[in-house]
Amino acid sequence: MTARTSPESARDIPEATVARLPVYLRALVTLSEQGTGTCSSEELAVAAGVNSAKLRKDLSYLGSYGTRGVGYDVDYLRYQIAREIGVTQDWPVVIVGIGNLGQALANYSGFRSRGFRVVALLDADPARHEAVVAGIDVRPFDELERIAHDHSVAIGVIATPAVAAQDVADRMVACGITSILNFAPTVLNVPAEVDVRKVDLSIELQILAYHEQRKTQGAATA
Amino acid sequence: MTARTSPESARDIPEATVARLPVYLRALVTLSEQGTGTCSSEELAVAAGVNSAKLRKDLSYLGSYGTRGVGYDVDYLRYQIAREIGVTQDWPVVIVGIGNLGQALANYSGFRSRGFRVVALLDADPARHEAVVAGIDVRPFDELERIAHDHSVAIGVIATPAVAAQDVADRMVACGITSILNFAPTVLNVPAEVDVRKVDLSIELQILAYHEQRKTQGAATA
DNA sequence: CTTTGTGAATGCTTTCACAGCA
DNA sequence: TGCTGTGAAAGCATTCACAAAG
Repeated sequence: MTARTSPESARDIPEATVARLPVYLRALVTLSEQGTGTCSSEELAVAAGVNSAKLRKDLSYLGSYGTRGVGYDVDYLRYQIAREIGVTQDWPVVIVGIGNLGQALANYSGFRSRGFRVVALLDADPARHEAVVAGIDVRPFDELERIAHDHSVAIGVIATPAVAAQDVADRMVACGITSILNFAPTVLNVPAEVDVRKVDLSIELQILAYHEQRKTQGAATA
Repeated sequence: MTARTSPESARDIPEATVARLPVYLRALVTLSEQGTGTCSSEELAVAAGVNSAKLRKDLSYLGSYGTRGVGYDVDYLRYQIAREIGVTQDWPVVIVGIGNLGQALANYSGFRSRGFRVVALLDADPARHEAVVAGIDVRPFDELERIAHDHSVAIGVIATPAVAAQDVADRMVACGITSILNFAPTVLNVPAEVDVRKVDLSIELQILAYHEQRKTQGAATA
C-alpha cells in the first residue's frame, strides 16, 4: 500500500477522462479474453482508439497501476478501472417505453454483462402489457414508484416518444432516481442533483451530414 | 446583403458548436410549430438547454442573423442553421444490421424528417431477408456495393454485432461511403478521410454509474 | 432601454517531452 | 534500455462583461 493511491480512490477525475474509462475497460476485457497478460500504454491506446499520451494521463488520475519499463497488468488494470467506474457493484435499471428501441435496449447484452440489471420494463400502452421482452414482463408505467422503491433503482432509461419524456422524467425524479439516460429527442428539465445523459440518433446523423457536406463542397469549390 | 456573412457560409466552425447546431435546430422547429415568430437568445437557450452566452457565441460563427434589441426571427434562423448543417439537401442512408436496434432506427421518424432517406436495409442473415421493416425490404448485405453506387450513398449506419462491424465498415469504405454512424460496441479502423461517430449505450450507462457511485459514496463518507 | 455580437479572461483538455524508475 | 507518470506548453471551449446597434 503506497501513500500515493488513496484507498477511497482519487477525487475529481476530469469529465473527459471519465467518458473514456469505459472504452479502456472494454479494450482491456478484449485483451484479457485474447490471453494477453501485460500491455504497454501504446498497445492499449491502439485498442481503445486514442493516443498513448492521453491514455497515460487518464490513468494517472486513478493512481499508479503500471510498471515502468514493462507496462500494465491487463487483469489488474481492468479491475481497478471497473472499480473506479463503479461497475463492480450491481446497478438495478428500469427502462420506460418498450417500442422498438426499448426492446433493443432490453435485449442488449452489454447492459447485463457490466453490472447493470434490468429490473423492469414499463410502458403506458396497455396493449404492450401482454408482452415479454428479453424474459421480462412489460408492466404498466404506474408501477414505477413501487418498483423503484422495492429494487432501490437509481438509474432510469427513457425510450418513449418525445412528448412523454418530460412526464416520465418527473416521475422518475419523484421516486428517487438520480441518473437518467434519455433517448427521447427532447431537452429534459430536472433538478441539479439529477444527472441526465442524452443519446440522440438524429443529432449524430446531422453532425455527420455537416462534415459530409464540407467534404463534397470543398471538392467542388477548390 | 452585408459583406459580413459570406454567401458560401463561414469557415472552420468549432466542433463543439457543430454538435450543438442540431439541438438549436430542433428547438427552433418546436418554437415555430408553437407559432413563435421571434425569440431572444435567452428564450432559445432555455429551449435548447444551454446558456445564452454560449448560444450567441455559437450563432456568431454562422453570421449575424439576429436583430439587436429584438432577437432572432425563428423561421429565418431555422433555415440558416439547416442550410449550414446541410439538412436542406437529401442524404441517402443505408442501414446494415436489422436486429432490434436496426429496426428501431429504420422506424425512427427523426431520420426521414430531416433530409435523411433510408434507401436500403441490409443484413447478412438470410432469415431476415423475408422481412419488410418500415416499408422497406431487408436485402442481403452483398447488395451494398450496388445500392451504394446506384443511390450515391455517402452515409452508412452500422447496427450489427461487434464482431461484424469492422468488416461492414471496410466494405462501406470500399464503396465510397465517407461517413459512418456506428452502434456496435467496437473501435473501427478507417482511413483518415472517413468520419466515424460512435453511439455506445453501455458506455453512457457506465458514465452515469460513475457519477451515481460518487453521489452515494459522498453521502456515506461526508 | 433591450438584446445582439464579440474581445478578453478563465477554465478545461490534449499534447509534448523528459525525469524517474524498473 | 524501455516505458510509465507528470510538469509545462499549447490548443480549445466557455463564460464574462460591455460596446454597438436597433
